[in-house]
Amino acid sequence: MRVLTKPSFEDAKELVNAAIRNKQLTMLVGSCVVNYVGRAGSVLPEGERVVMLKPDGTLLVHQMKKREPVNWNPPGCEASARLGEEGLQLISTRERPKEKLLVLFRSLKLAASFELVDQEELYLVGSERDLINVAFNEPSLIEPGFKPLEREKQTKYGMIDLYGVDRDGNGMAIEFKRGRAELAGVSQLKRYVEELSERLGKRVRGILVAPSITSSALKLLRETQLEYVQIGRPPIYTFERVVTRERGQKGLSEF
Amino acid sequence: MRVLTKPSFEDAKELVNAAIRNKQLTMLVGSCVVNYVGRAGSVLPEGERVVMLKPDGTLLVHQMKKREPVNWNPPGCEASARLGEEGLQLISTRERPKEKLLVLFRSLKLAASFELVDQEELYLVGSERDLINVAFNEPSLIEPGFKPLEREKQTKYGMIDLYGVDRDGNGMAIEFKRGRAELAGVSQLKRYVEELSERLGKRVRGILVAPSITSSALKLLRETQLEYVQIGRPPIYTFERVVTRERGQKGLSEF
DNA sequence: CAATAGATGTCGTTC
DNA sequence: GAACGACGTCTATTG
Repeated sequence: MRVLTKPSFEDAKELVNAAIRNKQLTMLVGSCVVNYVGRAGSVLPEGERVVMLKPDGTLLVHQMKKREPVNWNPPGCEASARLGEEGLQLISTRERPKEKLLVLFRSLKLAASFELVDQEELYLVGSERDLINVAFNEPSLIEPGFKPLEREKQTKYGMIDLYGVDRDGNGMAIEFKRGRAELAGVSQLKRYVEELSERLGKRVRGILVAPSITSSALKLLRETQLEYVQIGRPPIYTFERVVTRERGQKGLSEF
Repeated sequence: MRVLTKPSFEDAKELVNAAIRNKQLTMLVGSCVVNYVGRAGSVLPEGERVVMLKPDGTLLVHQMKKREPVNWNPPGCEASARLGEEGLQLISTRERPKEKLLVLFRSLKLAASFELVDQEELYLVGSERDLINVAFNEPSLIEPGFKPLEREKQTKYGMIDLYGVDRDGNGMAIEFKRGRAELAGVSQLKRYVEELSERLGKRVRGILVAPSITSSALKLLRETQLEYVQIGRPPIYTFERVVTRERGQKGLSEF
């Protein structure tokens, strides 16, 4: 770990390039201009920001607000630092798509590099996949007599989350949404049902499953003879109990 | 600006809470456990990460890889630091939707806070809006005789990027994509065309405008009697010249 | 590599 | 606040 407060451009340059060589994470804080050309193009005039350069090539420029970086380059890019006439240049590029990002620091408050040890991965519950699992294991939640047959069933125009048959042998194409279903979800379902019913040459019902749905999405759904089934969100509450109790991390009890 | 290397939990707690009071940005680097419950739920076992707390309430937890934070809370959340039995707790919450994020630091490499002065906003070119502008100002790029009439025209099921009429008086609903058009864009256009042609009681052609299109999207488009018009990407190259020449920032000449 | 769809998406805009 | 669509979306997954 190296931490320099109010470093010279020269010292910061050395720190950054050493961090890149050693696969460390770099943080720079200071006043900078940012230019980007690639899939689009942008200019950000001078102001004070936080810049993070990750060993995988990711470069993030953060302002004081918002979750999103104001500028960035994604993983896989190549970065280097050098001295320009006006300050420290941080340049990040990639081919395919060709993109170039330049951060020109006019002054620096902080330059720091860290070696981070982290083997762990996120364990997440409450995704769409979890919702599909619930329905697959308890098909009556969709409808009495529903028999699930195939997940991620391919059609010419995309894949159906869950395919099965109802008690009468009609096909059932089911699209799941983990949050409130919107127009786009209805269009998606419609696309699958049209292709599949034509190809199979039999009636295929289309079911949209979500905890809620917007009113115009419901209207479009009904106009198209599709159906809506309400299923509550995946059991995050169960999960919450797991996090707070079974994992039993002290200090998390109030969480 | 305050920068503490290997701070005590107590000192870090004071730094964080002072930064929150003073609307400063906080950076913490160290080994931590992260738990989240809200729209979904997650557990991230102990590992070394970078945590950024912005004065607008944004909280980001970054690992060594990827552009995306492994955990976060969006703008508008309330955060505070306190001492727990096992270390420094950073807690961020919001109502509506209810979400809670806890970062429990077991050790700290760095705690720092910054006041950042930044009035500037990003100037971006190459968005979909720019592409629509190009077509609006030069309608023959779509088709000889095309007359643009209305932008963001409302339908019952979403809004059309650009509406107009062709030389024969047929309606034209045009959907633009700044990048490669995919199945979803075709479905979107189809949805608009179906609603509008029915409501207006006349033929409405649907045109998808994009620099490129996937093969199955094109197939679906043609099955549905819709049309594809290729228009190259917005003039980023012109922009590039602006950035590098007219702005004339020294140090950017090689950019 | 292309294509497809999910995401704790986030963000702007409009109603 | 709800709804809708763009995003330099990013990311995982599959062919």
